[in-house]
Amino acid sequence: MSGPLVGPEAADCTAAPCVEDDLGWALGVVFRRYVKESEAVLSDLPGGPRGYQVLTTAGSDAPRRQLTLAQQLSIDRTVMTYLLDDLEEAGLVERQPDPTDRRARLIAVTDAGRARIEEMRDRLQGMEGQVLGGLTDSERDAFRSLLQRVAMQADSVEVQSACDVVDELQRLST
Amino acid sequence: MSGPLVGPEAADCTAAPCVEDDLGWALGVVFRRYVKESEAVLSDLPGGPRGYQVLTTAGSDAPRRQLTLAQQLSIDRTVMTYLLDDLEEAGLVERQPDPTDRRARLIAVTDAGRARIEEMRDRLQGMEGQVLGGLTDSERDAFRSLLQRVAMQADSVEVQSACDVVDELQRLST
DNA sequence: TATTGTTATACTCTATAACTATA
DNA sequence: TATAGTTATAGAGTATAACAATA
Repeated sequence: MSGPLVGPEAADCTAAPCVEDDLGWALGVVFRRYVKESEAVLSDLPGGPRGYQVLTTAGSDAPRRQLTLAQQLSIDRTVMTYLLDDLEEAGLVERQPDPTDRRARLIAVTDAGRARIEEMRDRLQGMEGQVLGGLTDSERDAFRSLLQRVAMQADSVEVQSACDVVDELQRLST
Repeated sequence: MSGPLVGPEAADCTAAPCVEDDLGWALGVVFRRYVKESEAVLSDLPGGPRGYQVLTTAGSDAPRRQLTLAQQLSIDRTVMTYLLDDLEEAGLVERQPDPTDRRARLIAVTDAGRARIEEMRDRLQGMEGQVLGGLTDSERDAFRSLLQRVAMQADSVEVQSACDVVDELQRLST
């Protein structure tokens, strides 16, 4: 074969349909790129990108149970145990006893955890700017907005026990 | 079930920032949902969603080598062997000898393979309509277009690094 | 000696099940 | 009996290395 291995044939999907037109392909490429970059940015955070999600979600509201947290993020409860072990050892979260149920633990973010969240958020914003580098500012806003709406709907399908999550949050807030 | 599935917890990120605002979270949710749905839709296709990508890419142009195909789709060459084994056994692709290099095999899609592509594409379109269900027609077009542009750039970064490797090897060999 | 494709091995996740302490 | 959290085990998926044929 003549010519470079990967090269100028990148995007000539004019005649026959090709993979660049595929929604699944595009999602996979963007998702893998984002994961790779965020793993680099968050390499010194216990749990990496998923640890960041746990940290931000746990800090976004009043302390809630491990299982609630796991369901909100679609993380298996056995995995949540390991993630929280590492985050707690790093002093970023605390497991507190639930006064209403001695089996359960409430997850609270420490001051150090909140400081770390801010630090990581700044780093991520710079990284995201690079990933969305081909879009103008208004296009980035539009893309974020549309993606968020698709995600909200997908998440409502994904979380089978959304009702339980709602009940849990309402119970804790009263 | 004690209440509506999609409820009031959907979006109250007004005060503190929460995970729904996170680009990584949204990408992950949408990607997982898409993978799950497409695995169901393509369950009877060897290799599932990845087999579909191999099939469409191999069929989009003249037959090319396994390694080229693998690099274009960011699939490990050892995995490509298994995928092609299954696709060939199902009669969807053929391994042809490369007249210019007896080590290499050119991957050609059979007529049955092309028919299968069309069938699967129709199924996928219906599924994608559900995943993007919350958007209007024009919003879906906008989302696809923006996502594709982000993906093309992200892919060029991956490909670029691959080219760097090639260039590096060529530089060292001269 | 380097490269294509294959095969075999090791490692990393994740899912599953079992166990405790509570309810 | 069922549930929250933990621990242990098994499976799937992936990466790594070794191999044969060819360049």
